[in-house]
Amino acid sequence: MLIYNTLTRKKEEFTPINPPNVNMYVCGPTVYDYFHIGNARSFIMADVIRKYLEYKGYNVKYVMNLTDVDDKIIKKSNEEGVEAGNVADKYSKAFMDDITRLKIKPATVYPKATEHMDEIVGLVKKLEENGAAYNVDGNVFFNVNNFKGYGKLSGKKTDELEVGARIEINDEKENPLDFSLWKKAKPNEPAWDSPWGGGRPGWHIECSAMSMKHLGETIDIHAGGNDLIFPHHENEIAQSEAATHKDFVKYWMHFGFLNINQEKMSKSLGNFFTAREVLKKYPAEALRLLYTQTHYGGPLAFSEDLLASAAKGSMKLKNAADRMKEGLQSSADGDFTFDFDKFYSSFEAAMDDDFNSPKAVAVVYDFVKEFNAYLNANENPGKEFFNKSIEFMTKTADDVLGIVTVNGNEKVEEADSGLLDKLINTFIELRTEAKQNKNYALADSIRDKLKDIGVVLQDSKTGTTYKIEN
RNA sequence: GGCGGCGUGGCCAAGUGGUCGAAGGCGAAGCUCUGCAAAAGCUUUAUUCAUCGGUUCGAAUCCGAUCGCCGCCUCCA
Repeated sequence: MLIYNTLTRKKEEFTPINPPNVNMYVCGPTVYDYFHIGNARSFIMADVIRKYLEYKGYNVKYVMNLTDVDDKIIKKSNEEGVEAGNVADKYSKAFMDDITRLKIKPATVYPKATEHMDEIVGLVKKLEENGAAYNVDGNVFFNVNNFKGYGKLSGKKTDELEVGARIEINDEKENPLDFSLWKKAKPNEPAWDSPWGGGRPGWHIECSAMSMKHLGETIDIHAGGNDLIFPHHENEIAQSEAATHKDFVKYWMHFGFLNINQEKMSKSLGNFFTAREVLKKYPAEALRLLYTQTHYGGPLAFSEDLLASAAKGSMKLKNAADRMKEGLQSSADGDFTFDFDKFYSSFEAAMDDDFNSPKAVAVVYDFVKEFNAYLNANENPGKEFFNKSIEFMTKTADDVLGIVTVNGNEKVEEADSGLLDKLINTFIELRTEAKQNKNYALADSIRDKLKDIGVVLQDSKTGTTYKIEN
């Protein structure tokens, strides 16, 4: 299996440090607002990667941090006049809700910065003792010049950075590139005790501290958006490796941006849609199909038209899954000759090549096509054929890619004891009678009126079924 | 200025030296089904890979130049 490693800028054979265990860390959200569909791209693609590793039999420990103390949270709490902790709680919960609706499997742990102050302070202390950091009146900075590997991830050279930098002038820093490990508390800011006085962690240090605590000093995979390469991930490497003198991460993976109107979607530009607003109109499967149809590392130009196309594409998969389930119900035992292995190996070959999900998606569609062809050509393929088909769809398209939900209830929910279902079927029966009496005006009227309220009738050889449109 | 990425059919997008006379999705057209539709299924849909040169027996794939687009270097997935 190959993974593109940002550190070496090459595809490398994936060999976990301690197989079959894989330790994976993904930079999570700062919980000060709802996340947008650009952020969702990273979360979804990280989810696909994690799930494929699990598909391959790895035991994945997946950690995603929640940054619950930071400038933006403090700003929001001042604006709204509520405690910073309340802001963080509110959006942490919202994050969990949205993640669930996006069919993202929960992380093994969601560590929070505020719950790891001991580890963070301990790490900063260690860096200070090492001579890798210095304290100026309660602000602790990392000394970039003392870390020889600085720039190895981003390919930046410190001297060039200094020249062209637009870095904020801070007289306390020995070098403009030095970054905060510990920030001295200002009035009305949340603060924690430390050897340097009251304060809070710098932006980068929490990820190092929590990654080490939950996954160890050297981990297999660390992933995040492209924009985190510099300075965030570069700084994480510096502070972690200066403390442990070990490699911090074996494989660095980065996700491409979601662009809209030729620009990166971002909060500051205001050109974003939140995941929750998009989910009101489109199913998670549609968004996941749109994302998995593009390689995770490249840019993706978003538009609603594209999402609408993906929604149609995911329906095709859903129809096939439904056909499989119906086939299973109605068929007897029987023999079949159908090469499932061929599709599994194509799927794996695609995903083994740096998680080539677009190719993997194509394999799923090829499978669906062949499934349909086989079904059209064979009267009774037998239960086992349908079982195996459902299994394929479940393992690949549902469990790994999340572009279809094989066992979702597409009919009316149980909540009303099936009353609505019976009601609609009553109308269908009335229409069928009208058709038998050649009263097409009435039949069409029933069909049109149901459509007006979002119930679409579908005639076929075996009878009439319905679909609820949202 | 430094560093990185991108340019493939109407739209999106894989492919990075021969099996490409280029996957897959959406769209479009035709067919099957139907009382008519819709839905569903089937079939068809790129002599061509931004442009121009070069390397090679052979290039969308390698090299060079040109044009266009995006990102990072400052908070950002």
